Amino acid sequence: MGTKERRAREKEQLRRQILVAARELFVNEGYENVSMRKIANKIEYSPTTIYLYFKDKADLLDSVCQETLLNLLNTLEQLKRDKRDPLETLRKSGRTYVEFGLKYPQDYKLTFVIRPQFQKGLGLEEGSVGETVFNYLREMVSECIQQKKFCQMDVETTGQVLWSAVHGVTLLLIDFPDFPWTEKDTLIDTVIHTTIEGLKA
Amino acid sequence: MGTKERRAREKEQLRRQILVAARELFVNEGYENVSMRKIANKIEYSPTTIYLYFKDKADLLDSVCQETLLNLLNTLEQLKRDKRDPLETLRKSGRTYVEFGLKYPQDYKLTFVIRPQFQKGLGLEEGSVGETVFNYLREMVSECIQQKKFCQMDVETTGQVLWSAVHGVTLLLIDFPDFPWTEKDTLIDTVIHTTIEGLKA
DNA sequence: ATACAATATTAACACTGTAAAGTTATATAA
DNA sequence: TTATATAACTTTACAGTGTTAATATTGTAT
Repeated sequence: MGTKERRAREKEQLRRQILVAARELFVNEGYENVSMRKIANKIEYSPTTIYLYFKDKADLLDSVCQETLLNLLNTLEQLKRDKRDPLETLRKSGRTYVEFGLKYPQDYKLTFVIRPQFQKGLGLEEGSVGETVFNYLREMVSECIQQKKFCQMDVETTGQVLWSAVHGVTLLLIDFPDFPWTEKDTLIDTVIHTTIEGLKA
Repeated sequence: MGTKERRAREKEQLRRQILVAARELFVNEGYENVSMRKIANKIEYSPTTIYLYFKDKADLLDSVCQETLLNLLNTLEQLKRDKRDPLETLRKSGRTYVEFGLKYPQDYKLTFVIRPQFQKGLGLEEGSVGETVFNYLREMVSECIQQKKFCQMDVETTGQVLWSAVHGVTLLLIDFPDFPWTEKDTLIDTVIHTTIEGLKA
């Protein structure tokens, strides 16, 4: 037979095509400036075809963000961790996180700021990619705590503090590019360094 | 004469009426779900009247955000600062900042996340309210540095690190209300405490 | 009362997201 | 080979959007 499989493959292909087009437009023109018709034009299908693959525009955004989270996760996991020096690993992960956000600023905002506005579910549910990303953070943090690098504090709280710091600096740098920031790399390093130092105390 | 003044007053009154209606709608329904027609309905004028008072929807948003910044500034300035203990003052300011964001989450997002997307100018230009708010932070930080509470670091960088931390935790709490956060107040305090401790090192 | 300026409205344009109905192509069964 | 069913896609349509230009209304000054 196999025709069924081919059809399924073709279907998946178009789904991805839509996703790619949507991401590119969202990123370049901003979510609210992208219409279903623009996406449709780009892939040379009629606007309503998209609705056969995605429930609505928010669902499309959702899928794009899922991908972004997956990219982030992959990027983070490519870091080789040094079991002997969990603090250094944490530092590097922090840098990587912020750099990811700055490399794909629109994707980052889409995922962590715009999406929550349209989609109630936080994308951090059990089994989700978002949860996996956060688990990565949890692991690294507990490693540090186990090795007594940090004050004996709750893993959750510690992780959340770190996330706050990197999330904050990432968004500020994205949203206010014209602000007279300290040299960017210095600022990022200082934020991470400061937070880690603070967690030791 | 005096009629001219009255007219000007009336005009200002309507302007404020529009602003109040817009803020209420923006906050309750989200910027992109509010149409000029909705605002017009609320104040019982025709939609296009708004355009006699504001250039466009983004300008309206802009004015709403200006007000928000002013509110934030007032809230911060109401704190009585203890010259003897600038660290404590800084801590309290941090808490106040985050609490302000959580008390008016939509206003906060509007000002610090949505607005930058629509308005190029960052609202932190010289002489702006935004700049005044940041100056408030600068003052407190340099007080701490002068009294050797912090390591001898750049005032700017130090301020930016602090801003990153409070901005980050504020946004995370707003955007992911269902995430299993550590008890909210604990998290906020820990973020602030950690950052300040880190800045001492 | 009349002319003038300020203020508000109506009508219109080119878009938007999306639901419903209609069309076409393909795969299976007779 | 031809009929039928199904999946894929398009057309049409609706109610709503921000915004402009032209028009109407109002209140004030002469």
